[in-house]
Amino acid sequence: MSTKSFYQDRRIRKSKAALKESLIAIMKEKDFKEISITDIVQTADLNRGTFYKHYQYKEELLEEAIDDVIKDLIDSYREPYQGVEVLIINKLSSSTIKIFDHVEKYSNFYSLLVKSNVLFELQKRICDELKKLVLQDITNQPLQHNINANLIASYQANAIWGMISEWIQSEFIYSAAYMAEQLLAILHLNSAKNTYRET
Amino acid sequence: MSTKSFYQDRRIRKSKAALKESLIAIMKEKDFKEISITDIVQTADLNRGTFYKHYQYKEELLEEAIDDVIKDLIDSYREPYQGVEVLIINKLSSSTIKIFDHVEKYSNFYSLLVKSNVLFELQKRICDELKKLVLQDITNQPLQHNINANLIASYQANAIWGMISEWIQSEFIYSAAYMAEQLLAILHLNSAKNTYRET
DNA sequence: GAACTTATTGCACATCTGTTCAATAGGACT
DNA sequence: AGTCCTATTGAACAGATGTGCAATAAGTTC
Repeated sequence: MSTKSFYQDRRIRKSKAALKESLIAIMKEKDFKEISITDIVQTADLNRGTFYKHYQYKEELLEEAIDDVIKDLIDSYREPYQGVEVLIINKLSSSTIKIFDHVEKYSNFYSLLVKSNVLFELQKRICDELKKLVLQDITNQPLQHNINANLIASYQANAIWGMISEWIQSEFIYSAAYMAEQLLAILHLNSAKNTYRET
Repeated sequence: MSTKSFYQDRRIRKSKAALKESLIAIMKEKDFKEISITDIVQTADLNRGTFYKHYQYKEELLEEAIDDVIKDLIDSYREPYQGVEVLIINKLSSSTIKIFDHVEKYSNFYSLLVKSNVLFELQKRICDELKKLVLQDITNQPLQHNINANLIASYQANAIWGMISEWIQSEFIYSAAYMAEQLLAILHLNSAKNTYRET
């Protein structure tokens, strides 16, 4: 095995990279739905046939650009998980703290997506991934009160995304640390309310 | 004021209704991004110019179709709010119970949107609306612990949407009552965990 | 380096898109 | 009823779209 034969052909890599880069550049000026394939290949200085060789819709191209970001998100979530055996609330918070760091790292890309209306693709995929991760936590620590695992996983995944999306739309006026602090405060607030109610 | 002059011209109403109906019908067979304006006007039996007279993109047409659903959502949320002066957790839960009823009522439409990739528009608008409603609750009842109102509002809005979206993707195998019950259980679970941790 | 493989190119094509225009039909108001 | 107003229509247009194909350039493998 002399060469990197399991990698893609260098021409493909270059073409795809140029297409992604062009799409992202154009998205800074135009709304996604107004961007044409011709726009993309002209900016990338490629033939239109090259685009259609690899993708069918511009949506597919964007998905691929998102893939790298999602990979980093998952890494960020998993990082603080090193054989910790504490309560779920602590796991959740320490994990999500790292996620806020990840979002801050890609804040340009996230802002771009939120501004354009393609947010949905990102949103859906992020929540799906977060849900999977939360589900893994839950299966290790069985649930009380007949809680539906899928529902609580979606609940928590989307709740966190809600804070993230709020943060992005505020143009990142808060620090990642503040975001993490706020998440903890919200969780404790729920506890306080419920405790108050039950006395 | 003899006639309904504040209503739209009957021709416009008919054209728009036909376009919306056609779009929704086509969406049951095709992916949204593959639907052309020509598809829509042919199904609606209208001239292409008529579409462009009222809309610029098919996305706008869909947005308008969503508007009716959003209106009902807001009504559903507000309905159980009749001068109740209880704790936030009770307000939240009784309100969201009505929201589950609303989603069940429009389950066909919701399923359609979730299946197609236009979910984002619905998702964004629903979360925006829920957030506004939660914010109104919060301002009436000042926050402890320096909680950021926008963040907790987005947190809760998206958390609830997470459950809703999970429900839709399960093809509504649960009843609305079960969904409401689950929300309460999740909130109590948070309380239990935190209480346990603080002792 | 030579032989093999395949991505990219440029061109051509039918179809679709978004827009204009004058003509007509339909609705609003007195 | 009649008058005014404007939504809809059909046709026509330049430009964009998605798809082929043979020629060429570039990468891979030995």
